[in-house]
Amino acid sequence: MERMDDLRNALLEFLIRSPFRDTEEKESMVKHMLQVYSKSDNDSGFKKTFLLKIIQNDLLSSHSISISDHHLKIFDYLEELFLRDAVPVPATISAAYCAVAVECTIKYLHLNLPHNLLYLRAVKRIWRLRISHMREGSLLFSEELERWRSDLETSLLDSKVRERLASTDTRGNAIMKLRAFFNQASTVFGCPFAPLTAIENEAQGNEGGHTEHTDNTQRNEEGVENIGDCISGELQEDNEKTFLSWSTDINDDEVDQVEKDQVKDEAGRVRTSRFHLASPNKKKHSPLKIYRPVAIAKRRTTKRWSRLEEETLKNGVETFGRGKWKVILNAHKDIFGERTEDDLKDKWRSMILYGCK
DNA sequence: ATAGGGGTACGA
DNA sequence: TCGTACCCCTAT
Repeated sequence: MERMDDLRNALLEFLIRSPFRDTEEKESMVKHMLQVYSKSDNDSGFKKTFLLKIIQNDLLSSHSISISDHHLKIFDYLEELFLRDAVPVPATISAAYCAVAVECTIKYLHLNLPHNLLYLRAVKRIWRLRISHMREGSLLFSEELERWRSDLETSLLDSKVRERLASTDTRGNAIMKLRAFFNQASTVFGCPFAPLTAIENEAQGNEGGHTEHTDNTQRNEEGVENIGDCISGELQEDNEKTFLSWSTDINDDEVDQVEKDQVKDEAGRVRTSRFHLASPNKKKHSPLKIYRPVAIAKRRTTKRWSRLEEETLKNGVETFGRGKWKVILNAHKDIFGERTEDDLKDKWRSMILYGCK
C-alpha cells in the first residue's frame, strides 16, 4: 500500500512538472486529477498539496511565468477544501490571493496599449464577477482585497491612478506573498510529496533581479498571454476620453462587440454584428464534489413475486386500469411492501410477455 | 408520472 | 447458466 502511494506521488510529481501547451490544458489536467482523487475523498490533505505544488512548480520552473486566472482558480479549489475540512487555515492565504488577483489584473496595464481592452476585461472578470461576489466568510477575503477593488475601479476612470498602479511591482509582490503562503502551508499540513529540492535551489540561485524587478519589455514578451489578440500601438494622450466612456459601464457584450468590430472577415470587410442571445448558464460542477457511493451501491435483495402479489396486481389493473401503478401500489402497500411502481410496471410487462395473467 | 427499451445482478 | 427481478435511461 505504501508503495502504491509512492508510485502515485511519483506519477503526480511527473505530471505536475510536465510541460503543457497552454494554461487551458493544464487547467483541465488539474480538474481531472481532482476528479479522480475525489473517489478517495478522505485524502484532502493530498489534494491540497497537489494544488500547492501546481502553483509552486509554476513559480519555480520558469523565471518568467505568467501569473494568471488559472492560479486564482486553484485558490478557489483550495478554499473549498479548507472550508470543508474545518482544519487550520494558513493565515497568509488571503494575502497571497489578493496579490495574485492584483497581478493578474495589473499585468495587462503594462501592455501600454491605446485601447486596453484586456485590462478592462481583467477588472471586470476578476474584480466585478469573481471577487465582488465572494461569499460572506470567504477565506480569501481581506480588507486589502477590498481596498484594491476600489483602487482598480477608480483606475478605470483616472489615468493617474493607472500610472501609479502600473509602476508598482505587483508581480514581485505576488511571488513574495505566494512564497510566504507556501512556507506557512507546509508547516500547517506537511508535505506528502518529495520536496522539489533540485529545482528549488536552482530557482533561488537566480532569484535576484527576476522577482524584484521586472521591466515592461519582459512582461510584454512573456508576462501576458494572448498578446497576439491585442492591437499594437502607442499610448496616445487623447485616449482618456475613449477609455472613460468605455469604463463607465463595461459589460462583456460591449467589450466583445468592440473586439468583434475590429475583426475582419476573409473578404476583408468588417464583420457585421449579429443579434445573439446569451448562452445558457453552464452549471458548474466542482471537481471537489464529494463522491457518494451509497446512491448507486444499494440494490434491494431480489424477492420472487408471490402468488398473492400477482393476484393483487391483476386485480389492481382491473379496478384502476393499466398504468396506474402508483395508485395500485398505494392501495396495497401492505401486500407489495418494498416494491416500487417500476417493479409493478416491470412485473406486468413480464406477466403479459409470458402469458400468465 | 409512465411507457418501453435495454442492461445487469441475483439466486436457484 | 438461465430466468427473473431490479435498475437506468429517454421520450412523452
